[in-house]
Amino acid sequence: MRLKEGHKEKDIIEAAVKVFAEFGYHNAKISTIAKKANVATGSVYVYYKNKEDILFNIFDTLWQDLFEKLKIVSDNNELQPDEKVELMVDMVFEVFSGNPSLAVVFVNEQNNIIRLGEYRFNDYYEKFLDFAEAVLKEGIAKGLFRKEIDLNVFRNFIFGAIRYLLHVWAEDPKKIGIKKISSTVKNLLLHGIMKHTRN
Amino acid sequence: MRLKEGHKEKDIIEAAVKVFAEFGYHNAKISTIAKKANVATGSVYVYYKNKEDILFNIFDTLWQDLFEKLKIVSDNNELQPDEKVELMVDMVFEVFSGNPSLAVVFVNEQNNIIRLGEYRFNDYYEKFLDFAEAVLKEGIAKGLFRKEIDLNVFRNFIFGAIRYLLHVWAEDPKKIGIKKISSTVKNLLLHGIMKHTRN
Amino acid sequence: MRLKEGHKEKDIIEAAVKVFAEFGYHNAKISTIAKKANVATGSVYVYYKNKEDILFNIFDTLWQDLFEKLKIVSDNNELQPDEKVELMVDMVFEVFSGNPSLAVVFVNEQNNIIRLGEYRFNDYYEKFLDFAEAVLKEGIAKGLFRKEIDLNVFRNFIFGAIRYLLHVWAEDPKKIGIKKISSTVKNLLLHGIMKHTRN
Amino acid sequence: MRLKEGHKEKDIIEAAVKVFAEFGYHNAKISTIAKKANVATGSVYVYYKNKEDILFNIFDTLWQDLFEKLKIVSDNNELQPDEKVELMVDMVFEVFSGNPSLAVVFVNEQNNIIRLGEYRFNDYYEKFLDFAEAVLKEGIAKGLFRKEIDLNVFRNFIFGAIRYLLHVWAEDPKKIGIKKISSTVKNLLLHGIMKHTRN
DNA sequence: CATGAATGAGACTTCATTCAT
DNA sequence: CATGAATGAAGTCTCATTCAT
Repeated sequence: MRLKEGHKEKDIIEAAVKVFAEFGYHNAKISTIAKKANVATGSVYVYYKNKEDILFNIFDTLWQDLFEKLKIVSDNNELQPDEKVELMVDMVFEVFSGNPSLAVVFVNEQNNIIRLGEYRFNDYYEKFLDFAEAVLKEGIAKGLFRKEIDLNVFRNFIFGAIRYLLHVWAEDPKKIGIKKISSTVKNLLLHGIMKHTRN
Repeated sequence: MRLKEGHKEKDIIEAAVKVFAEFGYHNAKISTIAKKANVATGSVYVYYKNKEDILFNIFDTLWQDLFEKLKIVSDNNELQPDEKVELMVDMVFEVFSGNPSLAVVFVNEQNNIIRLGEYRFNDYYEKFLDFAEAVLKEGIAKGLFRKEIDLNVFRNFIFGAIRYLLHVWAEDPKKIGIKKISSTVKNLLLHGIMKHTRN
Repeated sequence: MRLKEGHKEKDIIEAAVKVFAEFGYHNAKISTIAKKANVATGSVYVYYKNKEDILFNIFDTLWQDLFEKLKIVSDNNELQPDEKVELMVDMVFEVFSGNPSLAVVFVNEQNNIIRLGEYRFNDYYEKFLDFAEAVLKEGIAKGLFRKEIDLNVFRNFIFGAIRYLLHVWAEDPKKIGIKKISSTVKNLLLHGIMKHTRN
Repeated sequence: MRLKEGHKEKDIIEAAVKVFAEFGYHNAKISTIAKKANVATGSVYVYYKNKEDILFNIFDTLWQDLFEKLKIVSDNNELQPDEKVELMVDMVFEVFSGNPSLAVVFVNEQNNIIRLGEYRFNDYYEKFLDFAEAVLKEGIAKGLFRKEIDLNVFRNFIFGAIRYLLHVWAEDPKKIGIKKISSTVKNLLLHGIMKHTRN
């Protein structure tokens, strides 16, 4: 029977996301992933070079997806900077909304990714930060955003905030709705918490 | 009688912070920690029950330190909510400012902490979130902060943002000054990025 | 697919019996067992959960073997009690006769078995004692055996005597023949050492 | 204060007997013994060379005690062989009757004793067996005991039976009274289980 | 003598990866 | 390609023993 053929590669990745999310990268066993993917342990190595290769694949897909979505918003000249910020936040949450496990892996395993010495992900990450920076710059140029904001701090600030909220949400998706989270993030980001600007 | 030399316990913790920061909890070897602490491997077990006990100790000290500092600010009735926010942000960065490795461990190993099943740290974390919530509530009550902000999202938003910036800073403390970071955070938090409130 | 070669499980047990007999359970190293079984250390754990699981397996097989053999004798209604006693003694020695190492392990490691907290072996042991008790009872009922004998003491008496002789024999099988041992045991058991009963 | 001085050596041995009995030689920690003896860990090494030296000391005392008692009986020319057998059995049980833990250690750790390569205990053991053999021989010579009995098997038979009953008793001294045990042993030994000799 | 902190060798066990079928 | 048995390197932890005070 060759019906299921061709699904294995995807099955393995999907199983890996779940297993990494549940146990963490280091405590996840290849044999567990294989079992969850309905595949023999050895088969995992037919499709992936080794354990970290699986993790890299997950992140590759993820970042590419993210990158594409953000690029569309960033390149859209008909949008104002503040609208872009809002849309970008939406995009990020959209990527993960259907797959909480993916969010958990994304948030928890970033360190390992870096520690494993795969620098290509730095590029992705930099690109992501660049989007944030570009929007902020544009907003400042257009006199819409406050120019006191340090670009570098800002982009990491927003990355960290969103990343962590994603985690909080993913750990218990029913606890806080993803809509509520993203709208509050957008709100906080644009206006901060002060009712009136101080001076 | 051979007296405890008195510094070994501290030496081990300090070595552990560095080793955990460099390799991550899972890739950190007890023997490496011992070597860095100028102590025999077995001596580690004189002071700590096992590997995770070392991690727990680090977090215990850290959270207690954090908690005390934040409580002082939180309890000070002479401060306005926005001043409290600023001070609290300062406090957090202060805790880590002398010890970047500690910041790295704090940010990277929280997952492990939870996965290792030590729920006492959830309490610490909750307390931290409560401080953030309390300040926001107070600000709203006094008509100083905008009431549209969801308290729960806010507190995790700020926790995530700061946590991540701490990480960015700790990875390369010379790249961005901690002062610049904390002032930008305070700024963003209070006023967001918009120059004028929309209406 | 790489099929189980089929003999490793047995090889490991047999090696373990020899190694346990030579060094004792506590001083027996898994690596030594593996080497003697011509198997990699890790392979031991493919077949057995851990070190004590190997010991349990040895005892399981042993007791089952013993139990079956004794049951046949015990259930045979055509035999007189004294004939049963003789046959049962023969059976016990038969179980070990081809494998002195097994006898050594059986005798020496019973304490560990109990201390390791596997209570299923108590059941086996109890069953064994019950056989002894049943035969004695039957003999008393038929007026063949002396009724002054305490059943409980008797069964442990005979168990201890045989167990120890097994040990003596196993330590140096050429020193005393197993035939001589079992015939003397049967003799002593039935008639004691006195030439004439005292009254 | 020098009141307790001089007790340490004995305290340690007594603690060791209890700890060896409870955990077995290999699982007994020096630190546990020291604690039970109200002595520092290091002090154990003031009185004993090492762990096995403690075990050897226990067995030394034990065997000497046993030897002395049996010698008195053996040398008594006014006793008939059957009376000697009875008295010797009594003697053995007497040695342990006040100290079940000692019996447990004696029974369980004999293997270790031998495995540890201390051959002096073989001598003790041999002497013990010789007593048994001598009595049997004397009985045969006087036409009191049956001459078909193999001397070597006999002496190990009786040693094993008694040793094991000692163990059974020591594990739960209230279950079977030591008096009942020794009288049954003597009875079985002298007359076996048969009511009438077969021919 | 007494102490108990300090040591470090050693063994069990895990699990990513390989490989024979 | 697929399989899962087999491998063996590696790390945590224990504990008898030592030693500085």
